[in-house]
Amino acid sequence: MAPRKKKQDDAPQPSSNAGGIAADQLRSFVDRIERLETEKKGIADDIKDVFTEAKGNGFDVPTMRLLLKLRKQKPHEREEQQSMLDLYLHAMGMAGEYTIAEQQGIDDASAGKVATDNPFLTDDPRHTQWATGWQMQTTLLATQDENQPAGA
Amino acid sequence: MAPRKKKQDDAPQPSSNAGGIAADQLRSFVDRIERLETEKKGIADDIKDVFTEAKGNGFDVPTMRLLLKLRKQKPHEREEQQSMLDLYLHAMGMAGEYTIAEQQGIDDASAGKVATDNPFLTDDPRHTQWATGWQMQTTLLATQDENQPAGA
Amino acid sequence: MAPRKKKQDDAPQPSSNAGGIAADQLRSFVDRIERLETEKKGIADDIKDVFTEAKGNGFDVPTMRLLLKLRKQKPHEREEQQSMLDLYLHAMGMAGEYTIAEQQGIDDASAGKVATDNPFLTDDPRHTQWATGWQMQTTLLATQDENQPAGA
Amino acid sequence: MAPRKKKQDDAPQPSSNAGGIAADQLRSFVDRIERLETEKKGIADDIKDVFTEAKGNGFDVPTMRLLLKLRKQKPHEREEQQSMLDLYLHAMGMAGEYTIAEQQGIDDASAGKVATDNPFLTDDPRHTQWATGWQMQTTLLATQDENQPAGA
DNA sequence: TTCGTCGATAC
DNA sequence: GTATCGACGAA
Repeated sequence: MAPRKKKQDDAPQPSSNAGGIAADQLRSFVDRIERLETEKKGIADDIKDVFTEAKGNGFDVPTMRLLLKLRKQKPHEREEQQSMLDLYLHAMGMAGEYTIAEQQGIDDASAGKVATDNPFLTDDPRHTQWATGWQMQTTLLATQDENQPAGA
Repeated sequence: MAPRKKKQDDAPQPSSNAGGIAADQLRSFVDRIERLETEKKGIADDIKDVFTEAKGNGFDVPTMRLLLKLRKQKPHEREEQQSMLDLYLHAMGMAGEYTIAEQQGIDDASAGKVATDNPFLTDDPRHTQWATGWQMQTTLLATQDENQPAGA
Repeated sequence: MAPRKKKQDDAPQPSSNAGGIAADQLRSFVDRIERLETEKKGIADDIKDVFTEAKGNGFDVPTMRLLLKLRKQKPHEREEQQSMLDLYLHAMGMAGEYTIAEQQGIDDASAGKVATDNPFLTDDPRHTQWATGWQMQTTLLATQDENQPAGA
Repeated sequence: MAPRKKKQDDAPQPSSNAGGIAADQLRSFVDRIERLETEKKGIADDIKDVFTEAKGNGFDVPTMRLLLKLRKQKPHEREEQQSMLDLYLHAMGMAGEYTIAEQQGIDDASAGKVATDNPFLTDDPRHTQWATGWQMQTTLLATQDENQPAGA
């Protein structure tokens, strides 16, 4: 009941619409995607080559990957994540003691001081340490405002 | 300014709340997760062992994986997916011709017949072929109702 | 106990070798990689756009992905994989019966016939079916030669 | 050329060896794997529940994941990785200056001192800083021995 | 042992 | 649905 092979395909479009579907269109999409994937693969290979070259020059590839990852994060995010991690590490007893400047940052944040109250000059290493402590405590306080951890 | 080492932690809770965070609670969560992950790893290893044993008995592991994947899908989904794929393969010219029974299923679906109109007995191979063709065409028609592919 | 800030850096290379490491070289590698990753991301976005467009034209994206995957495999691999899968599906009772032509391919393979002994013309649907059965049985026999499944 | 349906299956083993393959054995493997995967899934769900509960108590899940990851690494690996990263961050100009104690650790490592030459008491924050600098420089020197970066 | 591919999982 | 991560198999 109906001519064989390809269904109700009465229109004589050459090779188009085969099987009732927009065959040409499908082919077009598939071709475009395959072409783009080829390009993408080429670039992925290039990246791999650069890593190989770097390795040949004595660089540690996993560390480079980590470095690239950190660069993708905005400095602010990175600091916040790091502070939170420090906080958890300390809670777990997996970190050393705080440095003096870190401790001072913590205290100052508790006392309501703001980031610009950093008492150290920017080229003093303690500047960063104070900032880390301040950030850590600020993050903690913000978290505690939003949630009520057991015991709060 | 403020006693050193651990912040404003005046309450003497033993090891709790260290760093201002609910340390005991954190430790508890971490322990539970690590314990569960250990169990999970054990089971993953067991699975690996079974595959290894199967391989030693001459079975092809990738094919077994594929088989397991297919079994996860409901038969209905599998058929539908397969029909759609057949449709696309035909449109791309990547498949052989339809079998006679498939073609008949296609025509019958176009003619508005329903799944139970399958003219073949269930133990006839053409039963399945007709069903595939019918399902394929039914899927196609449903798709065309929902969308207007260019040219429709 | 040595001049401060940057170690044994006696050579006056400007900004190079900072920290004893080939800093300029590292920066170069990192820059190249980041540039390539940007390009790669752009292409990935283009691919996504094509899928979105195809979807808007009524195509089923998961099926297209499957289609693309199949096209990546060489036809020979695909057939072999499919035959092996059929074999396992039959063994699990998850497949319908063999078609007549498939069965004949199985028997012919068992009888030592070769692929070119296909008794059907290439435009006959049974050509493919015979080939599938032949391939399946050939694969099975090859497997049995290599291993000794229990009972062999 | 032999009665149809199931090949050269002359032995009457009930449902076994169907299709020439050790069907029962295959089914057994598949069952075992599916059972194990079910268990594995259950545990994965439990883990997810714990994370959800932790989140409900104000903990940051990504940070917890990071913490768990760090705990999986041996402390030694972690230090080494961290030192290498610091080294690269400094080279890229993405880190602050070294602390005094770090710098001293760097110098001491260059001077051939060993890890136990740490001049700070273990409860002094500078103990850790010195160790980081020492480790970093030690790692660097080891790397330079193995490779010849351009310019060495 | 290292690399590349593949599947799983988290966002 | 996508991108990252870890695991597995191959060389």
